[in-house]
Amino acid sequence: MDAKDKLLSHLRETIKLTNEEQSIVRDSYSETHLKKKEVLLFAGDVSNHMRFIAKGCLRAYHMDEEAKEHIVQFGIEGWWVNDLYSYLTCTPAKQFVQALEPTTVLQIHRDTLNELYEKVPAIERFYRLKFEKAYVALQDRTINSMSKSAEERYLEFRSKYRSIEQRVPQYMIASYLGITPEFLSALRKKIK
Amino acid sequence: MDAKDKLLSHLRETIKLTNEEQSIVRDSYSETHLKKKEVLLFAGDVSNHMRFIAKGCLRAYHMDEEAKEHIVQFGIEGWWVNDLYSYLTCTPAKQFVQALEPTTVLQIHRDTLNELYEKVPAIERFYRLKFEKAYVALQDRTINSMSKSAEERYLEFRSKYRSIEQRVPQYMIASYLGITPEFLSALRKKIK
DNA sequence: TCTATTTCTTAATACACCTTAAGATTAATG
DNA sequence: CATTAATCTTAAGGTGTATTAAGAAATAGA
Repeated sequence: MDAKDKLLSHLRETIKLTNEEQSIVRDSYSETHLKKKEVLLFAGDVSNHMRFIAKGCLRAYHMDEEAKEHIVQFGIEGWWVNDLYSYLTCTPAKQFVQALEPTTVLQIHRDTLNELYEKVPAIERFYRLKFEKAYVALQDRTINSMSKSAEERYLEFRSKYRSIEQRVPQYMIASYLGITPEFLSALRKKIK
Repeated sequence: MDAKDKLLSHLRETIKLTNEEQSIVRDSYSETHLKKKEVLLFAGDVSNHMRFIAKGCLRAYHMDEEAKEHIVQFGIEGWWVNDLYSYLTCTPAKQFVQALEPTTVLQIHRDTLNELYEKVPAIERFYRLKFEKAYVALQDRTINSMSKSAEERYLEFRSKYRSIEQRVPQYMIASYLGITPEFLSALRKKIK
């Protein structure tokens, strides 16, 4: 199954597409290959594409004034990763998006997507739901990080994203959780 | 200027509306009056309305397992306050929405709004932008709360929301910032 | 205006999490 | 392989923020 097949079967988990629509969709996305550590989106640039991970692993992270990185989101096969803020508002991204493994991404430009909405209305529905879910996930995370201890957040992360925990370095998980790698290491020791 | 005029002039900051459209919009929203402390939305219920504050002040807050309250959002005249999560997905709300002053709210039911989208297309545009902004604000807050100290967050809050700081109790600002009222009090003393 | 309630402050003590520094593992690369 | 680079752990000491308890100040209700 090639990258575009993966995208189509992903879309078809949510919406129905005729054969003709599938081929229009197929032609609307372009495939990009990233090496490990390669950056797909730089903070400061406007994010003009929606991005689907067909294979590999990405992270979105924010860099603060002291040049410290804060991981906002991980993504693996079947996920969408982006600085949605930037994409939706056409303002400079606040986040970087970077490959943590050799990664294959399917991208669609905002203009192409807007045309696609006209040609394949189900796609508009798909993205509306996608944006809603993104909001929900972000809200969960905000509430979570404000009302739970680092230990609770780590245990939740582990049960929710076991597959991610196994393939990204621990210090990045610490960054995602908002703690230092040293403290995560101590937590893990305590939990065992 | 009555509540519905306020709504209309608010909408017209973003979109254009003919006289006929304005009267359709006017008929689609219903006016609710809340006493201080009255709860407009209970966690556990599904939020079925979009809510515009014509006058007064609301807060949206989350209650954790230990019954501690975490304020997610304040709102005053001209703001929209809701548990968007619940509204968008028709799932039980995780947040309460409560009046902090005698408040006038204009509400529109999801079903009515969907009809209104058909009758007045500009309204759909208005809400799409609204949802985008909500996402942006939430993302800013998440990044902020993870990468800044309580003091920095407080100073930012003060410069950004001076009008809100002046009308809500300090312990609620503490809750919004994710700190205890005692610590906020200490911060304020230190800053002066 | 008086009283009750709500809100804010102070201060002592405690804990979660950070910083720094060093060394131990593990993984990547020539 | 050998070497370097990346990642993880340990430990000592420090800081930010919480907790508890009490009282002071402000506000609202009778």
